[in-house]
Amino acid sequence: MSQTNPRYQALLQLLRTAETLWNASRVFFERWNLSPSQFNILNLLYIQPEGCTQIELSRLLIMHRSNITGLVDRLEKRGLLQRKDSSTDRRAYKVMLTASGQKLIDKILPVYYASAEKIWGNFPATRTKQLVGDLEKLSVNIEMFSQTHLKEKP
Amino acid sequence: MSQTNPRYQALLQLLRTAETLWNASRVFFERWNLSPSQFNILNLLYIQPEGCTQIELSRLLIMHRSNITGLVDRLEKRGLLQRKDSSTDRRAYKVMLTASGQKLIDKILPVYYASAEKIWGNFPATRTKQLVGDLEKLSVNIEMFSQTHLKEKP
DNA sequence: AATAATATGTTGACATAGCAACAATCTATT
DNA sequence: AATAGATTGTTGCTATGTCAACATATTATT
Repeated sequence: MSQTNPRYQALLQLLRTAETLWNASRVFFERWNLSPSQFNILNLLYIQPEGCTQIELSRLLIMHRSNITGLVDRLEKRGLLQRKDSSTDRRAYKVMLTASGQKLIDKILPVYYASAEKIWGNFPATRTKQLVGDLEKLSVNIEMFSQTHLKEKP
Repeated sequence: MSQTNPRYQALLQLLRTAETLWNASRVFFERWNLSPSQFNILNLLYIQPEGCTQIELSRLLIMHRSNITGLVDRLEKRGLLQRKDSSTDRRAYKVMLTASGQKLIDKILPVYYASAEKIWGNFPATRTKQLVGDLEKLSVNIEMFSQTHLKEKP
């Protein structure tokens, strides 16, 4: 139980690596004038032609709904996506890509995937798979921990 | 080259897991009225009794110096740390914990380490070690990628 | 059908993050 | 020693993120 505790260090390393990746992706998307979060929204809508409500987006992106408002506002102002009234719920919008937004993601994705390949370099595929498995298991553990030790709802 | 590209998926999973962890840590530190970044600053100073300059903090935390100003401001206002003029550089401060700040970290650390243990649960130690190694290697790759493909300074 | 409880999206307040520009200071070069 | 260049910390601007509170609308309960 100290600063050299290996399991604590492992969590720190996870956060550091993710931050490094996030920063790299911030620089990466700059050339299209997008933030990583903006890209994530466009990318989600890309594979969902019928659109998403904002609350769905907030769940997929693990962020508060109020945050989606501003992100969608700015993307809508640039004509990359549009809000359409939901046909089934008059409170909600269906957010969907415009043609311009689709064209942009079409352009970005190949570069994006190629960059992912470059970043992994000569990592063996089995190793990557194992890593993903471990990360998924860890995610589950964290969620469980949060439920048990942090939220403890009545 | 598609949304199911395993190496792209692996990077996404890394970001998702880290975000989950970050969110859990936000809730975790709430009970002491600290943000994760605030805790990180205090925790760094805890093992550096002679103090750090703000630029040092910004490098250790991988964030812009302008961001440190506000974080230190708020922690100083709460009496958890203090700015002292640097004896060697009249531009700089030495930021160091107050007794109150040290006492707070003393109280938090055991809970923090115990939580890290709980989160890993029954993960084999060798697996954790391998994971850390992979994450470190990946970090290096990302940095290299950024240097080669993103920054390309003259 | 009327009421209570929930859910969606917006707003306002705030913390956190980045960057550019600035003053003050330090360092290197000449 | 004088100048030019780099560094430290602050400020102002903006984007991103959280939360609480609100209006509107939906769902569940009675």
